[in-house]
Amino acid sequence: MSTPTSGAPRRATISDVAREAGTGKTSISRYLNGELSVLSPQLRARIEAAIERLDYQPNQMARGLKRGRNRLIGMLVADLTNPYSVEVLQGVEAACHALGYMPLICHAANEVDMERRFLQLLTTYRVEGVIVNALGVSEETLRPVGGGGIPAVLVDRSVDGLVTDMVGLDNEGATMLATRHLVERGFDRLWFVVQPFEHISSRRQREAAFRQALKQYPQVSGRTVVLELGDADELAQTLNALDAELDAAIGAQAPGEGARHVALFAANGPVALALARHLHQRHGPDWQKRVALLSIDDPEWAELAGITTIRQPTYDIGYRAVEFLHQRIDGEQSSARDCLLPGELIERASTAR
Amino acid sequence: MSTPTSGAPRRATISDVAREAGTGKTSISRYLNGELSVLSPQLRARIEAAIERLDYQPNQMARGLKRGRNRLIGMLVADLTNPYSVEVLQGVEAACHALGYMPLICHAANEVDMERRFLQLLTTYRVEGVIVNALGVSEETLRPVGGGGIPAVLVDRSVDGLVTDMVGLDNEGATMLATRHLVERGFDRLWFVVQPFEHISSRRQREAAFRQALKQYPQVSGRTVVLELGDADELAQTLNALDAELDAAIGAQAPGEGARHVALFAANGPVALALARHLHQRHGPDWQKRVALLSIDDPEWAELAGITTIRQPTYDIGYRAVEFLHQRIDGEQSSARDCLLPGELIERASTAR
DNA sequence: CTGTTAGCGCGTTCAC
DNA sequence: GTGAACGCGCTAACAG
Repeated sequence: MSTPTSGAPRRATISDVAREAGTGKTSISRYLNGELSVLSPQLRARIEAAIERLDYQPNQMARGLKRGRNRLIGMLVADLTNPYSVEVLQGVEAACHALGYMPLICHAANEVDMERRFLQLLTTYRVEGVIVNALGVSEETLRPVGGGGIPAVLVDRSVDGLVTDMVGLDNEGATMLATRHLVERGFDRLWFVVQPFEHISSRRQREAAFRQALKQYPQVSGRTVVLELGDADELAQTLNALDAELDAAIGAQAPGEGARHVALFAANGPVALALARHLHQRHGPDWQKRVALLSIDDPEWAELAGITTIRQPTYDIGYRAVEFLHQRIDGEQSSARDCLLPGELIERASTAR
Repeated sequence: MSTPTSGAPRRATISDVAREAGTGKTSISRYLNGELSVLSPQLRARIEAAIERLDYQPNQMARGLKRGRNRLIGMLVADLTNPYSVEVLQGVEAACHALGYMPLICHAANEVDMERRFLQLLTTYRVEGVIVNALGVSEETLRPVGGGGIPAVLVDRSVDGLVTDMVGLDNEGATMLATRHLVERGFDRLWFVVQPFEHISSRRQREAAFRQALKQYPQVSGRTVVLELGDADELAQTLNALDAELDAAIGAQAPGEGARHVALFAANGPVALALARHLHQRHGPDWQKRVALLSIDDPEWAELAGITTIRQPTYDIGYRAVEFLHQRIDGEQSSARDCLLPGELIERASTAR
């Protein structure tokens, strides 16, 4: 019995169903589209039976081709390894579900040319819109998308020269909140640690906000440390250098436990993890007695390690992004909007005195 | 400047290009499909120019409709929150990239009916194959997929009554490896902690392998503890009960630091995290002095916390899955294959004496 | 209420 | 070499 052509017994088409139900394709189509009030109960029953019998499932591709809309939206994620992204994704999925879209998730794995390829691929599949959280896309790359092309909304970061909706964290507020917390807890040497930030607006904003915040506290000193997570060698080198400086800074103070004066302020989760791993490895489980750590982003391990964090409203960010996109797809013409959501301080042992 | 989001200027079609190049659609199509040897260099140049000018991008949907193949494969993931899944995904993506597929990633967020919906959706989009890592799909749900339907390959777990290719961890070997390690380190009270395992083959196998392994070591006692991570209340309750028993077990021994006799063996990363969080919260940063922890899966935080783990060859698992699928799509008729990859022991402080 | 007709954008014979 | 015509599965007028 095994048909040599194996696999596909070629799925039933709308014509098959029509024939099986003894009617025309139109009626089937109408049935599928919920125009049931226009069908005689009798015909309707026959159609249902036929569909059931043939296990018919409409071909979305063909449907989209005809209609001009396929209900697909693209979601470009720079790094799924980052819990932040996954959380945003969950919001995106929920919203898609609610609004009837199917998200096409593309994971660029932190590679710029992958991002470009995916964007082009999405375009090729005629997605109705795109949600972008990328690290290297330039205005030019996004041109076919944002401007006169398909609607796009940016997540977490904006792109220079590109005017589109954006939704993300209120970086300024979050940074202020964190800085104030550290100062209030008595830390007076703050090191803001961040990945190269020239090209990522959110990082840039956080760094700027940090320096801005410091102006309010003349008694505390602050500096920015740049950490390149991509290159393992370079990372190790930077961390070692950082360590030496940290030793110096700490050594200059009272060695007692209650005397921690310096706090590391990680610009995001990955940075915090890199720092924590390094410090743990170098100073053992008690590393937190030497230096405080606070991070924007609230990954699962933060609670385990007792790290104070600024939790982002990730789910909402994703949800709002889809809502924005949906409006654009529906023809919304207003000028580009920004949606900045507030972060929440989760206080834990790492910054306690 | 900038029209806000002017409605789609309707993308150029193949006909547009043909007209622009002063030729017929056929030639364009040939050009696109690389049959360049059949085109006069002159025509070819005109086509290239036209495509460039119109920024033409072939419509994959239409293409797929006609060809019968759209190069789409579905990837159903039960839980993207689990780093394991993301790592597998990276392997899948790499393989897809290499083999020319576009993975349609569906995240079921641990909801069984979502899985069913997605599977149906994928079918509707006529994906050429599916990679499934789900938790609740039954043989029936997968029927249209595995058997006479589109090719499928299972990841990490198999489904009762469904014969398809599967790739995952060598659970037996990994569990043996871990158990032996614990015993060799001198632990003689082993608690295997696992989520409800009746319906998940990999968990079932690990639990069985654990009990099997114990038979080799008459001097050590072992038991299985079931942890339901889904329900927060129930989880807390179980953990508290577990704690009490742990107190008893530990109290019965010498309280000295070097005398740890009981080890927790987490069946996977999420379980390990739940355990670690709870113990940390209850006993503070020094919780590891009371009890050892070892886990299958090697999430990022494991190093930070100094947890000994069995790392799964996640990337390879994903990669192999796509390769299997590719062969099936290409008509491979052999009977269902299993690919069991070995785990690797990563020894860290948590199990040191 | 229902069937007929004409494409959606593209690939593919099959003639020229 | 090149292009016209047909059809993939489906929807949208347009009749009946």
